[in-house]
Amino acid sequence: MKEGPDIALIGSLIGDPARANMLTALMGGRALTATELAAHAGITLQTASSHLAKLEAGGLLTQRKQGRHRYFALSEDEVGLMLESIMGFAASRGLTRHRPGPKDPALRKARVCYNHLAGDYGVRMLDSLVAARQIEMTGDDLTLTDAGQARVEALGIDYAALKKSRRPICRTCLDWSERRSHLAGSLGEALLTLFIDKGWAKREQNSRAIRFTDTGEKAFSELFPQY
Amino acid sequence: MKEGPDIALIGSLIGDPARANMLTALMGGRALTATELAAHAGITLQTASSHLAKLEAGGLLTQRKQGRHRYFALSEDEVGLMLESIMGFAASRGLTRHRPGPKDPALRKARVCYNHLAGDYGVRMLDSLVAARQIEMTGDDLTLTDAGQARVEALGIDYAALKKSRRPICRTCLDWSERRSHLAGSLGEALLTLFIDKGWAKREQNSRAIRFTDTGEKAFSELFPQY
DNA sequence: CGGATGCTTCGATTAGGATCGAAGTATGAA
DNA sequence: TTCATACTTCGATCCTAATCGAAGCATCCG
Repeated sequence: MKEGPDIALIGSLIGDPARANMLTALMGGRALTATELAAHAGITLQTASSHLAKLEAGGLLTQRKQGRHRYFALSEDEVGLMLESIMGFAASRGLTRHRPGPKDPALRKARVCYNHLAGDYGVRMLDSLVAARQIEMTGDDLTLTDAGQARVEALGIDYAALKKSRRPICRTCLDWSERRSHLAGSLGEALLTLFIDKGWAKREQNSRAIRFTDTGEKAFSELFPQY
Repeated sequence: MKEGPDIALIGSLIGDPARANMLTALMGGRALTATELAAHAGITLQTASSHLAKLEAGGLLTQRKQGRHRYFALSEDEVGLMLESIMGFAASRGLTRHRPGPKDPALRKARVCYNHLAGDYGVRMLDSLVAARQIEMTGDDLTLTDAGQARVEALGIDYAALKKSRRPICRTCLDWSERRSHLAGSLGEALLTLFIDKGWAKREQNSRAIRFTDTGEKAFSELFPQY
């Protein structure tokens, strides 16, 4: 009688406030240590450790040992996409955990969505790429056109490396603030990395917000014009 | 410090097995009574009533009184989309609640996703519409082209009525079995209704599976050819 | 008006799990 | 080796929330 996947397990993992805080922190894209995550969730290290074990068992997280630190991160793009979709619904219901403060506009303008750019800027970037026929949409699969490939390589992104991986190069991710799609996948990640490497944008400490420098703003507008 | 929407509340609502079973049952698209939902979840009526109140308070469900019955249904398309995205992740992790049985292939072939067609057939339908340039994708917004509008009206769907409503006519919904998008929105709903009204397809009892008749198979293949 | 059905509210019980103190393991530094 | 840091495991406590019996409303039917 029961059919379909088991959503209760996933839901219960996300449903605990401490774990939800950890996951939200990890949506910032940085891998974090158990101690940092415990601080984010406002709990002791012991409790955090037990939560992290559960999240890992559920497939939401992976850990990487590095010296005596253990870095935790979301296990795959899918997890970020799923969380973003839940955030979208929660936001539409007005379920925010903070009184809308000064940080809120910054988040809506540009923020990290796990490993790629989201918010107004993220949406504008994908729109621009599609309008310029550098990315094509069929079904729901985004595909980089030849023009797009050339463009990406001109920006200094190693397209061959992207192609080698089994990860999708382009995929859509629903933006909770804009209610539209932005670009995820390995190309989305590479582009954000590029912006940061070039000094056009900076991640804010302890926040998902991304701050563009003046040069960055200008470069972004030139690269991704709005038609 | 805490920023972004509160996903814990939504997660905890979905995280209870009884509630998850109810939500899954409602993904079948039919509005169900409290008694029916209690049976689906395997709990008493009292318990079900308390769960339903919580789901309604959380904005996931709406109820409609009809005589002495109360019919519950998912409150909006967004809820279905979110649940489908969680199912997608759960399925990719192999978290299914049943041993893959004879029903499984039927579900993958064609099923109801809240109010529209999903599974292989759902994906094929959207692909075909896009290939025939009757639906266009920009950003993530699907838009019905003039050709598409004519086509829809030729099928006997009241396009004007769709347009009047504030609901999006076309939107994408990620398919958990196919990992691709299919057509949701009011047009997606109208098309599924059409198939059923014409006798081309039937909803199975107590299942999300949709069974196409022989005539239906033929008509579907003609209407939505694969290029 | 009964009497039946569908559902909600109340109250008491119970179980699961979140929490943290304390102790244990692993890695690095001095 | 010794100490410190980073984290896990164990054990006990405590609290929330799921559960159901019983009683209370609401609606329909005859």
